[in-house]
Amino acid sequence: MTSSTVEDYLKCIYLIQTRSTDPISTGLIASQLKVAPGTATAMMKTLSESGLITYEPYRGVRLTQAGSKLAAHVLRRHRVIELFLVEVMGLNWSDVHSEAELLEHAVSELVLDRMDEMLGRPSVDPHGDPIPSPRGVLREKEYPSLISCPLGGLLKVVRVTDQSANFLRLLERHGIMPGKEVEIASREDAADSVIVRSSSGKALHLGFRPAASILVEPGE
Amino acid sequence: MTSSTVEDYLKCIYLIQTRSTDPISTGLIASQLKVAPGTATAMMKTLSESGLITYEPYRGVRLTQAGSKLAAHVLRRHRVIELFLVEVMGLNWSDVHSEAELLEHAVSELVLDRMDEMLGRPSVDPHGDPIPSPRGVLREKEYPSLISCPLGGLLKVVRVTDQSANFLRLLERHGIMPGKEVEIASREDAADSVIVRSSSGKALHLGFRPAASILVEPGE
DNA sequence: TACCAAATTTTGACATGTCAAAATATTACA
DNA sequence: TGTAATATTTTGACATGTCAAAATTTGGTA
Repeated sequence: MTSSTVEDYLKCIYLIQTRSTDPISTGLIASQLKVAPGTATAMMKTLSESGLITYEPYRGVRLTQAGSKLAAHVLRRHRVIELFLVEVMGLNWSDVHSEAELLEHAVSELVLDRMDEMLGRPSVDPHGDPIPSPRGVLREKEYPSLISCPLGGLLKVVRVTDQSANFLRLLERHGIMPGKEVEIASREDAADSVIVRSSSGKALHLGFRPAASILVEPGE
Repeated sequence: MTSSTVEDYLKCIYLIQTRSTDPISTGLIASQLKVAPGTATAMMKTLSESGLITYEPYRGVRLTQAGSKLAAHVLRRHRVIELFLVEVMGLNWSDVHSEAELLEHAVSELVLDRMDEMLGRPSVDPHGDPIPSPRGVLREKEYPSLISCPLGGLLKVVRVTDQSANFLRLLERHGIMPGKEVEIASREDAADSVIVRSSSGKALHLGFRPAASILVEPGE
C-alpha cells in the first residue's frame, strides 16, 4: 500500500516534528533525505493528496492523524529491529541503524511482534531512543545533555541521539553507552569543548555538537 | 546495485534451470512471476544487457555465470531466512516462505552471515530445500517422491517442494514434515490417488500433484 | 508447402520517484 | 518600502517496471 519511499518521508517528518511543533519546511525534509528540493515538494503533494500530511505551499507541512500513526509504526519497526539485531543477533550498536533502515520496510507485523515478544516488549532501543507502542504512541522523556546538565557528580547515560556509526564506535571504545556512568571533567563554552570521563577512567574530548547528542540522567 | 525486481527474475530463472537444462521461455517466467508476457520480455533485454542472462528472441534465456551466482545468493538469503524464522523466531513453517520473499531483498551480508552462524551453517531450509553455499554453489540431491518411490516399508520425509501455506499446514496437522516417517498405504495410478499413513497413525489422501511434491528417503 | 494457432515481441501508455534548471514567492535589510 | 538574497515551486526530462493490445514469429498440420 504505502511504498518504502513514502514511509521514509513520513518517518523523517515525524522525527522532525518530535523536536518542535512548527510546520516543517520542504527544504529541511529534502536535506534530511538527501533529495533535491523539488523532489521533496513533489512528494509533499502526493502525501497531501493521500491525506497523510497537511501542506501549505511556501509555509510547510504537518502530519495528519493518519500520517502520524503510520510514521510511528515505521519508527516502531525501526527501533524494535535495532534492538533485535543487538540483543538477539549480537550485532554492534554502531551498525544496526543502517541495517534497520533497510529492514524496517520489509518486516511484517507478524515478525515484528515476534521480535517484540522475544525482547520482552522493550521501551527503548540500543541508543536509548523510545520505541512507539503498537498503537503508535511515542513517549519522549526530557533529559539534559552533556552541554546542558549540571556539572559535578556522576551522570548516567540514557540516550545517544547521533546515530552515525563512527561516533557510536568512538563512544563504545570509551565505555560511553546507555546505562554507563560518566562524569564531566570540564566544560568550556568559549572553546566549544566538553571533556568527559567514563568509568573506564579514560577522558574523551568532545565538541558541543556531539556532546549535545549524549543525554544523561543527573546522579541521584 | 541490482534491484529487488531483478533479483526476483534471476531467482525465478535459477529455480526453473534447476529442474532442466533447456533454455527457458519468457512465457514461463512471466507466468511464474505473474506479470504480463511483454513485461518479462522487456526485462529479459535488460538482464541480457547487464550480462546476467543470454537471451535469444523467441528461443529463450539462460543464466550466465554472473547471473547464476547472483541468483544463488538470493536463494541462499531466502532459505537461510526461512530457517532463521522457524528455528530462532519460532514461526510456523507454513508462513516463512512469504516472509522470506520480502526479507531476502533487505538483509545485508552481515546480518545473513550472523543468521547462518546462529543456525550452525545449515545445509537445508525448513522444507528440506538445500541452501546454496556462501560461494553460490547449490547441491541438489535426487530423492524419489511419494509417487515414484517403492511401495512398502517406512519412508523418511526429506523435502516438501510445494510451498503453499495451506498445503504445509495440512501436512503439519498430519505430522508430515522433513525428518518424520511415513508409509504409503495405497497408491493407484488410475485414480490419481496416494494414501499416506504418518507415524501419528492418521491416514492422508493426496492427489498425485501434491504427492509428487513430498520427497522421501526409502527406509534402510 | 502453405496456413493457422499459439507464443513472443513490439508499441504506446502509465505510475512512481528522481534531478537540474527556470520561475516564483518570501524574508530580511537597507 | 523597495530590493536583493534565499527558499520554494514549477517545468521538462529521465529511469524503472508495469500493462493492454497490436504486430510478428514459430511450429505443427493439412
